[in-house]
Amino acid sequence: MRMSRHFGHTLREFPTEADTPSHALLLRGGFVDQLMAGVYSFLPLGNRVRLKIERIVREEMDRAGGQEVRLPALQPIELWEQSGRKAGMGDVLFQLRDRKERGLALGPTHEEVVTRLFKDHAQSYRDMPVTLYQIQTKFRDEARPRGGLVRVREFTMKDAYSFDLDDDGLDESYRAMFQAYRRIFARCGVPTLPVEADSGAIGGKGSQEFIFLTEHGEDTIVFCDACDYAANTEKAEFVRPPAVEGDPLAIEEVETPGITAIGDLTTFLGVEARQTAKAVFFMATPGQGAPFPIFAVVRGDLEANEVKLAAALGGAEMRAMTDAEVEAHGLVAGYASPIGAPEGVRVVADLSIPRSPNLVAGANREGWHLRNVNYERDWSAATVADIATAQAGHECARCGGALGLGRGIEMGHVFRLQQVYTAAMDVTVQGADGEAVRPTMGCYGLGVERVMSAAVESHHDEAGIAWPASIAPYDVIMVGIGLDRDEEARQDADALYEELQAAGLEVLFDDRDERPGVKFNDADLIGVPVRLTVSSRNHKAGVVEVKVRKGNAEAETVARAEVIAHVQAHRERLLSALNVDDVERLARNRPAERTDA
RNA sequence: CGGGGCGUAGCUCAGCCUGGCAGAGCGCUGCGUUUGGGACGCAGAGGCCCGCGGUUCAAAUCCGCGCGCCCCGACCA
Repeated sequence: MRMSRHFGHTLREFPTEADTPSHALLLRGGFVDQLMAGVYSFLPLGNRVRLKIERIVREEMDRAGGQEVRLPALQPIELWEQSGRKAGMGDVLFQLRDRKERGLALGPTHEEVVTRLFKDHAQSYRDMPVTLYQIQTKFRDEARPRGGLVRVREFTMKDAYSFDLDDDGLDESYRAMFQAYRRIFARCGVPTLPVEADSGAIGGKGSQEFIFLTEHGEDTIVFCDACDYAANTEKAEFVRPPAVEGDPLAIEEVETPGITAIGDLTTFLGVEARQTAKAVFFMATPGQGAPFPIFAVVRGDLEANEVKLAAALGGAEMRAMTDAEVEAHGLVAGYASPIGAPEGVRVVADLSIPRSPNLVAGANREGWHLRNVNYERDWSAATVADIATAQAGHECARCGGALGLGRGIEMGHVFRLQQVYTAAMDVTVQGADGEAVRPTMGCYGLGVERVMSAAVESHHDEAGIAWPASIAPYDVIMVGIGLDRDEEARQDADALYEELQAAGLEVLFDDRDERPGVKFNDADLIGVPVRLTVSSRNHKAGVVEVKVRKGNAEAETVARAEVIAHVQAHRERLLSALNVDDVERLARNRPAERTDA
């Protein structure tokens, strides 16, 4: 492409709406344009990057045995009612009506559609296992779009779905996808870490997220500094700090006027936070059925984790109780006690509670607490589970190392769905023995634009983007200088432009009538991996200057006849650096971005 | 949905407090000079000052109601 004909301009100043480097650079370089909150147009440069990422995703999906399909974005609402997710998705689901007033939805994901497709076309065990995938636009009416391309309302997602006869088969399909994901992120130059994750509203058991670590991330990740355990904080296991041991003592009431927070309580009574029990109230809404009140109890040195709590209750939707609800359920804010919790309120205790004797807890009476409350002797919970959040400094459950926290963005997520959807939509195939078998599913999502964003986030400098060679909009950029004053040099530049393309390279030729500084700066900003400088001066010397964008090494002077081989050698070297080992090492070795938030 | 910030030229912003001709820099167009890291001169084009209503002789400016965008939180397969 000749830049004089290229659509889209760079901006000299940073647009103010962007607050992350990736968003700012993509806007400034003319890759994307915002149409409204969470909705972007892709200009030619951005679109080329998107297509490159999609190509890598396709290659790896195909290599892993996936078959590409195309599923509709426009879907009948009944499908969502059938799976029971219409309510669970809530306002995130874009809904509309056709001219006949039929309810429709724009697909936020495609489990329902693909399960239906499978049901219509797979009849026996001979049709399995099978993994279907697609690269499609998804629509989600996010409560708050943010972070440029990170959380948007319309985006490109690769989603894959595996169908197996049993869980061993599912494990195999899952592993194949897991490996494909590692290869995809490595090839795209995006350092990601697989972490244990909650499976959330999508359902199923066992899932991992591929996390790109960045301070701008919206997820909190827990890492072990000794072993390779890493998990989303929504899921992370940890060893509770030890309790203050002692034989159970007699309960006593103690007056604590105006003392409702743990911090005040410990000061007032002269005890440690881990010698107290903290009560937090939630309303839980199960997939089917009415909301019910939850009385969650964690030790005072820990924080209750809503997502873990929801998981412990079988995937109910959780929200904090309003003050009115607290009162209506007979709970005394600040002084609630698990002993004699009101009728109908479900008590859920964290693992830390049963093993910690003589805790201070509320007395269910304004202005009073109880000392020496002991689990089992004095009260018990309907459920005891891991419902507390791991914090920096906690002990790793696997190896005893110290846990640290970091921020990250989810690039992809792989789930073992099992039979959640095949059961909801009553899918069976005929087994070898003639009996009906309920297939077990996996699903595997990946955000294309998020990968693009993360690639910029991890490959840029003060001058602009330095794209990984695999997904750069062009392989090489030719900067022409003074060509309009030297006809011979111009003809040679045109010839080189043709030769590079004939050699299979994607070339951007800056033939604009601009000053050299403008062209060099634009080349740095756009971030094409290899830059050639062709000028009157170089032409007379029979050379071309070659500069690699990444690392900003000095330009080399290369004989005109050897330029193409030289460019290809650089390209191959850059591509070979994008392997799983090297890129994952980068992901693991970024202490600067592990914040103890 | 709660809290905060902001809407003026393609971009970055001033003007608003204290009402009186709609501005600057960059970018864009033309001409000339220039030409190896964001040149210079001259001449231009470009605006529903987010929208609606109100106050006023007069509103970008004051008041009210909306809408939009960004950030924090809630939420987030």
